[in-house]
Amino acid sequence: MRRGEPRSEELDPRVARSLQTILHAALEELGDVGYGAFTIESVAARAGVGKSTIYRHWPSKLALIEGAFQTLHEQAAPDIVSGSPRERVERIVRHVAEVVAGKPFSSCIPALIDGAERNRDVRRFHHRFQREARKPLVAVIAMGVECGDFESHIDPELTAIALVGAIFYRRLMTNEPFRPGQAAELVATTFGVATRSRAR
Amino acid sequence: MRRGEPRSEELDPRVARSLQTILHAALEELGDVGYGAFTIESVAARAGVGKSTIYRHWPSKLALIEGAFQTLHEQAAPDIVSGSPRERVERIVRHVAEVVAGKPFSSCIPALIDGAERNRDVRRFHHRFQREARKPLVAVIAMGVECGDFESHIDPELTAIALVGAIFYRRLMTNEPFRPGQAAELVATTFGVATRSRAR
DNA sequence: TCGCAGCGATACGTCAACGTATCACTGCTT
DNA sequence: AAGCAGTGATACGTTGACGTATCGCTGCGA
Repeated sequence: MRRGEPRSEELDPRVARSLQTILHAALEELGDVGYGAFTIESVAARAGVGKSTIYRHWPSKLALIEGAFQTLHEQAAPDIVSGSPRERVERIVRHVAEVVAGKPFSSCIPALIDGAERNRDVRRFHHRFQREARKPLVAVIAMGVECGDFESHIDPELTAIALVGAIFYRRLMTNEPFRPGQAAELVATTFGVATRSRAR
Repeated sequence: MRRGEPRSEELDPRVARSLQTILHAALEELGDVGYGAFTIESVAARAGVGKSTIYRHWPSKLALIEGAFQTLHEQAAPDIVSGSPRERVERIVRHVAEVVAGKPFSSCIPALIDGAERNRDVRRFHHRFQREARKPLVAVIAMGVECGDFESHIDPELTAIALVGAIFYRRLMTNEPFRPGQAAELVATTFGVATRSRAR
């Protein structure tokens, strides 16, 4: 083996179990202590696993950290095909707010940001992850502009960033995290005007 | 002494010099290695100072970290009294973008976020700092709403957060940081319509 | 000009984590 | 049923940081 990624090939069940347990513990550890203070020994203790088992599967501490961040991928996608563009935007914004507020992602955001600042591979992963997550929102806004639901002069990418930026800002820079229930309010405030101007 | 805050009282010049040198080095170190990997010995080396000198002024590593973050305060404020509300908002947004992109604040943002997540005092400082920084923007937007320049239904606080949130989001979650020159574009996209609807 | 407070340097003991090695044991695969 | 690959435990040497202590040196204030 000697590769961090869990191979989907047939695998000794003991190995599969180890990998999953360790990655789960590593993600928790990252959320708890952050990127800089992350230690392999804590992960081993948390996972109830020997240090050697970790070193058997990942060549170094950094590789394990990267592996742990990879496990952040699994998230159900919201419905983005039904309803008006405005409704779809609200639904996506609510979904982002839920992910940002929920486990395991929420507690890892600071570690992810700090990790991205220190390590190039973490950074690449982090930025790509965010770009992918933003994509449906940008697409729906662009569609809304095209079909005249939103003002033609707005920039879909920039609007999307203002929306999700507000959610992350509240999580990271204030002690009043954004609640998913406020999604409609955020959309209304941020570019509700554009919708109203059509309804007039 | 034994207190981290630089007293404005009369002070042995050697002490004053030490404090300033050490705090400056500590801030650089935080920007470079982050909160979790911050070490006193590195700060001493970077400052060209004995370890003992640091321990003479701060009781522990954490106290020094807090002291270092305190030094982030100094920033010139933008002009917020002349021009239309719309112009003032643009000026403030541009100023925030400059601070977020400039030294020494920019490189400390990830460390600050991570530090805030791990330590209660850092968190309090961080949130208060952000709240203060947001205040003029919220006030100007509220004024614009009151005097009819902006749509009456927008929430000044939420709008302000969408604006600065976009700037921080670009800094932390993408590899295309927000450039101060895009301030007008951001304002136009986010609530340009509100201004236009009045001009109609 | 004198004396001392603050200085940088350095050494010290402690601890924790890194990454390696070894070793029975156990539960897969065949 | 056999045997081996993967396991947890444990010990090891190394490194680096914590925080303390001690030491001459120096530049500030009286």
